[in-house]
Amino acid sequence: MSSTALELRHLETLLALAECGSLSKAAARLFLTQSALSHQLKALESHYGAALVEKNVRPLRFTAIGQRLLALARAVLPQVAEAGRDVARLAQGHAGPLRVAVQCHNCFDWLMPAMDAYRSLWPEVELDIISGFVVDPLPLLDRGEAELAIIHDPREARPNVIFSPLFRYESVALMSPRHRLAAKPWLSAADFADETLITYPVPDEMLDVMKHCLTPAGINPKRRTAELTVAILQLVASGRGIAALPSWTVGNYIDRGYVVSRPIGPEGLRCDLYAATTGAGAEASYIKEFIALTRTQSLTELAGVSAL
Amino acid sequence: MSSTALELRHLETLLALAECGSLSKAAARLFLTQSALSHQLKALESHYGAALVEKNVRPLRFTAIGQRLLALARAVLPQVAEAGRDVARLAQGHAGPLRVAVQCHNCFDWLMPAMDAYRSLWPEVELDIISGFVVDPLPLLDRGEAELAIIHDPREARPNVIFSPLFRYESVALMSPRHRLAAKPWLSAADFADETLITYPVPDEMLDVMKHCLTPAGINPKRRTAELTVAILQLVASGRGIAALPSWTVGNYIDRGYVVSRPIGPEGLRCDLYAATTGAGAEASYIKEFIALTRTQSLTELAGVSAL
DNA sequence: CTTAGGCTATGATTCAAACTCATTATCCTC
DNA sequence: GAGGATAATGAGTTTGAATCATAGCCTAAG
Repeated sequence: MSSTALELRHLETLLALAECGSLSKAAARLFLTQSALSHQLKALESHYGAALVEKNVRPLRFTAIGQRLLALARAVLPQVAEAGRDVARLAQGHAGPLRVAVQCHNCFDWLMPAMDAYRSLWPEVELDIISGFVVDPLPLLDRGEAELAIIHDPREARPNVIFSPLFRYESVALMSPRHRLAAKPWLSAADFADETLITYPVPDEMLDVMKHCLTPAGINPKRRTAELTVAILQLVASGRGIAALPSWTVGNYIDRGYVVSRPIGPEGLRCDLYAATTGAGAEASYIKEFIALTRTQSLTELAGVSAL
Repeated sequence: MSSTALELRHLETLLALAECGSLSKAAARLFLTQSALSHQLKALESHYGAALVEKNVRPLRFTAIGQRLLALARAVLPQVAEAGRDVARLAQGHAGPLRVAVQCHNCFDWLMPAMDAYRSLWPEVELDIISGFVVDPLPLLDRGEAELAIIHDPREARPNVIFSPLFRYESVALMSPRHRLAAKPWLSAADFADETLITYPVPDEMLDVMKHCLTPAGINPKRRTAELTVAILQLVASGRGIAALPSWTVGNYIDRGYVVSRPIGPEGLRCDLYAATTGAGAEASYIKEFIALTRTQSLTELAGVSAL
């Protein structure tokens, strides 16, 4: 009983637990270790003298008491967040423009809903996408032509650029259910050699499967390109070749049996996304909030995505 | 900028600041030092990069940002408190009876409103007052005839009794505005020697002015007794004698000029009130909450009362 | 039955936040 | 300009919230 009291930190934890369904996943989302959450939860439970969650069932289940506190978290945390935004607005006069440079086509799929959500919270921010599909958007930050860039690797530490992790996704190979490779549990680089690879019309460097798998293996399959994700999927479904896309883009098509997905490599091909800002941008809270929002929104909405 | 985030603790502080009007008073209420609040506030302000309060004016004033956070505190803390109560209810089955033993007549004046507030929060608790006006109510706790006692001194540490501070009040001397002693800025024990002292009909030990001032000085004035506070005040107003009552009981009568009040002794006569429970009772959260509620309610509602 | 893999628990340790203490500074009032 | 209340500051201490490394537990598969 007693000792340290309830704090907002605990409510954040409960919320993350509810959304992730396990201590370890929630820990990753909160940028903490699993051990930290275990200790924290134990302290809370001994504070109330009762269990808050049942952990021997997956996903973990909340007890009645846990549910009550979870309800509190759901009620209170949005209010706190809103107050935080209001304070940020009051503190730093007006917000500036927020131009987001994206590297890849895929990003549109998840960025759009996040941007809509953000716009309703920060109506006064001028939010734009810069979609030049440049290979390296970082110079845009240096030149002051963008405030934020979405990129794949926090490469060699630049002087004035700060990287914030967004999330990790898996690129999966897609093919017709009747495709000969559909019989394999996973695809190796060699499997692509004699196939037609269907991609966006961008340089190889910007294609996950090429950059991290085929190019290193010295394999360069035939190509066919399409601008839109749906067009690529149509081509795949009709057996014109195979594609490699993030797993979350294709949920519907798989459910309906139009295409099947297979991991690339025995472990699957994981890719990490980061947000890059200038040092100044990382200070501005309307930019910090954009990063936090896109991150949590993606983690909850996108299937097969995990925290970094 | 940045570093540690907002926590409920900070909201508690802001609320206390708003109610007390100064760092040091708020600190006393929160059982912290003035230094702690100063540091805490400074950390908060550097977190937001802006001032939250103007401290060079009394009572201190909130900035726009401070007001926004204060509004958050007012919105959020009650929700947290209610969740806490719900959890306590869920955790420990049903609440038991709560019999409060009071030592003094005065206590009724502030206890009644607090009890009303408590009843609406904990409807299932059977709340009663035991008003035997015993000199020492502690044995009632031992014998299990009361769960809580309101007493004046946390006397020699009993084995199984726990004391929680409630508040400090001032006992003031009351007399007709035309009384000869009304000319003095404060009254000494000797001033009482030739007066008629109007009191409740209880033993001397239970009268602040006797126990802490007159009896030690060997002075024992004539007496006249009345059961009700209003009756005492009527007698005083009509010049039948002087009385000594807690300062908060007499606000109206002084405002209307019926009576005047003077400190007893050069520093005034301060008395402390404590809640006493058994060890078991101190664990039960419906009892802890009763203590916390009466304390804060008294501190905010009663004039001239301060934290301990 | 055993083993492997995903989760969780635990104890030791580290580290920093938050508090207290003692003192100094500021401000208001007389 | 002295005195009293209030706040700020810096040093020092305590506390508790993390991490790390490791052990335990459960389920499912061989």
